[in-house]
Amino acid sequence: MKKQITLKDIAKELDVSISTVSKALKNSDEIGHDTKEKIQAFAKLYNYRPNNIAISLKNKRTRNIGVIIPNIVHYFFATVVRGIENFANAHGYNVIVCVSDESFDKEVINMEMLANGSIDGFIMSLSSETQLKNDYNHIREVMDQGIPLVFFDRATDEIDCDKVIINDREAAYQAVNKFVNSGRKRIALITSENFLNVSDERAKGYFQALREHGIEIAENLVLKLPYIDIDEKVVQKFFSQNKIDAVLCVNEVFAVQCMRFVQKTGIKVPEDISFIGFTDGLLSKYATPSLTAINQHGEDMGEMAAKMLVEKIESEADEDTYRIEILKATLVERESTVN
Amino acid sequence: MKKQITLKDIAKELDVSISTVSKALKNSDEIGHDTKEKIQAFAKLYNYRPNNIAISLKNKRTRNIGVIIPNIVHYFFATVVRGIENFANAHGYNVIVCVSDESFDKEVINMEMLANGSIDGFIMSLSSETQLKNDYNHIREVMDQGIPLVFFDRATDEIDCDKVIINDREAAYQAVNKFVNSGRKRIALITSENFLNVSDERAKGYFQALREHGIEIAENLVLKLPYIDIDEKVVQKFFSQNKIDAVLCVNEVFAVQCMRFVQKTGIKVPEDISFIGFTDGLLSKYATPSLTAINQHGEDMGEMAAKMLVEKIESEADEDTYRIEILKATLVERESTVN
DNA sequence: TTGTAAGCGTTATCAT
DNA sequence: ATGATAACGCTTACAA
Repeated sequence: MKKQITLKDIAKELDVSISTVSKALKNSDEIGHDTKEKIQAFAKLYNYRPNNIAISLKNKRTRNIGVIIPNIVHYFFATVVRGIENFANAHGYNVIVCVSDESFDKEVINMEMLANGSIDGFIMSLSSETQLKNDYNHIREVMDQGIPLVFFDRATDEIDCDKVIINDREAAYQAVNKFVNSGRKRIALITSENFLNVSDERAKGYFQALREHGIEIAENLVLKLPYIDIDEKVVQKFFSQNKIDAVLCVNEVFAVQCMRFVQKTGIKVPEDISFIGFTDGLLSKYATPSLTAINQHGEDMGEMAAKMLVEKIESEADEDTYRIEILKATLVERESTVN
Repeated sequence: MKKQITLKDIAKELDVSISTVSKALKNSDEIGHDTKEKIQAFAKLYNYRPNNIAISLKNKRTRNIGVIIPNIVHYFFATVVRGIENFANAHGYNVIVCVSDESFDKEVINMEMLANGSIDGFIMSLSSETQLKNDYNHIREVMDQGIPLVFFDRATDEIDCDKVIINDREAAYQAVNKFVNSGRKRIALITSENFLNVSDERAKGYFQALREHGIEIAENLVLKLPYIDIDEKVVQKFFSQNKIDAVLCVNEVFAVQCMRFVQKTGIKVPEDISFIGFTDGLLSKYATPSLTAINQHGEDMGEMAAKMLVEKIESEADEDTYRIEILKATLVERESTVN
């Protein structure tokens, strides 16, 4: 248990003052050549490393970015974190990832934990529970403390701050267009039970496309599913009770599972029913048939968010202007659709 | 930009000393009832929060755990992180996740970054490049500094420290047994190109099972694949040139992709060829046919690792005894195998 | 060229 | 019951 060597230790050992050591290690030209050499050699020999915590306290800057994601097993969030890491590490920042697990309480606790000096700014996507409660006081508190915050994906209009999102509505709209253009008319939407703004946007795009094509909107063609433990029977009943020839799903887990369930009943994908799902992840790629998917460009989104945050952190002026960046989702065509 | 309020601010405002404020907020009974009330009320009103950084500096403890994982998109690592978070947050620790991206350099940089005071201990799984280079000096340095470290999954015998792993060899052995018991004899192994200890262990189990069943070991029944960009042709050639009736894959991505490739050539799974893959993730569950998989219990592993680390951190004595916990993998039977 | 001292926000020890 | 002071490790005016 060799304890970390400090400036003080070096100073004592070499019989100089602490500030001399500090300056020498910074290669300040206030310090004489010989002393500098001596000190640097000694520091290297004993493997001196400045203590981040002390520097943070002094500078009031940690070079840490706090990231709060709703869950970690979804491919999309994983790629966003990777994008954040890319940018952050390249710019000398650490990333502290916390997972809210779709829980309001965990989101609040994590944010409070991090806000007390551990980080210079937040990048986050709201938990479903938070969106359901529509309670954003913890966010406001953090912002009132002057901590910069960037939302990605699941943002809220209630809070004025930097955001980076994709054109969810437009992407859903295009997906439905694709269905219509290939001759499909009985188009279903499978979405999440809980109240996510992104799901809402996607639903809007879905309805808009139907409307513009003069296709009647039928409430019974919209199915809401829970995040976990999807009931096979419910899905199969949905498909047997309604004549459906195309389905838009708000995430790939829904899409891939539903494809499996309907195929079991003898339905052919894409001949009888076409599928398109949001999130172009591993599941989409390896499903049978492979899934035509909407790529949300998570890595780009993460890099963008990190860039926006770092700019805010490093800009001296605390202007009250906020940016909203909208990335374009792209459709990746695979086997689950026809042309 | 309302700056965080400090003890000093409260002291000045209430015209008492800083130490009085500190004690009052800790409910020390050194402080008179009235002053205490007054201070606590004021602190609450102005939403006082102790500064973590200052406390860390004072206590030489950060209550942060550094986690280094090789990548974040693999389901297994995601579940381990979740397990670590579970335990850590429940015990008042933050989790700082860094991703080495299977790169030695990134692993080293991340560890150095975190080791300089940001964290109280490490939980990590080695990058493939590190295992290939077989260079563990960065790990030794960290341990020499007295920072506790726990390996999970991809560990190395070169370093003496706490570890939590699964019985990879045994699990592979059992999987092959299952194949043999269902009448399969031409059993292939699909493993990773790079030199991962876990892959090696799994290969050992594979060979051991074959040997014990008196099945000839054929080098050409072992296929090594790169992590990304698997060449469909290579896989199909492998299956066409060798009569194969069962395959053990060291991860689910390999398994699911290979299943797709062979099915395209008209081969039936599991009738013609059975498949078993390591990692019981979403891919295994939603593949067609669904994949019989070896569950590595990532969440348990993460919790276990966090528990071991926190115990080390909080134990005063720095004994030099290390624990190796071996979790039991379990086989989850699905449609890609027969009985 | 080198050193002194204050300060970042907290806690703990030792006065008063 | 309250306060002064030192300390954690570092940076940086300001002296010398």
